[in-house]
Amino acid sequence: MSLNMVPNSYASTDLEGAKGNGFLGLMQEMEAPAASLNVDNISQNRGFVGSITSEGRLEKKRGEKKIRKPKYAFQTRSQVDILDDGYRWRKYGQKAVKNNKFPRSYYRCTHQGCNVKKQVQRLTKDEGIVVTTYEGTHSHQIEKSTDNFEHILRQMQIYS
DNA sequence: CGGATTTGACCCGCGC
DNA sequence: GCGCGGGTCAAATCCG
Repeated sequence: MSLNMVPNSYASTDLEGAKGNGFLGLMQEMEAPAASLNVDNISQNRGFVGSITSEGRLEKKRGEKKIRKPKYAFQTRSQVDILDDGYRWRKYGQKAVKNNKFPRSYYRCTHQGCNVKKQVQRLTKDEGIVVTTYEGTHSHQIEKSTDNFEHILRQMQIYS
């Protein structure tokens, strides 16, 4: 915790006073608890309604790798939650927070091996403020429109 | 048709 | 011990 100018709690309504900076970026180093959530591998356990499939039970990945999981919180002034940073995100959930009137959106980077999570939350007081929290680090290049050519080609083939 | 998105259900950790 | 909150995944649906 070297620079901690802003607490992880954005409860401070003063954060809106970005002094006209347009967007405020604060880096926060947060190492995940050793005995808490682990995002190293997708070993999330899932519950079954009744039928139990012959699947390996949940196995909490633990003690395998103590790599710290960097968490970066970015505050951006936007009207839409769809902040495209150049990566492909797949929405995987939406939950409402108590302190916030608006639901929080959970996104995940679509990539094999790249487990980067991103969550977007809007402030009830200021809908113009969007808090984007990034979790993890990308290990691949940004695939923007130019890279989609391959994708387009593939679709074209199908039409053929 | 494929991919992405939506909603509901489920699970885990912690608090009381 | 039970309840609540938060977080995630799965299946179904919609869009291109």
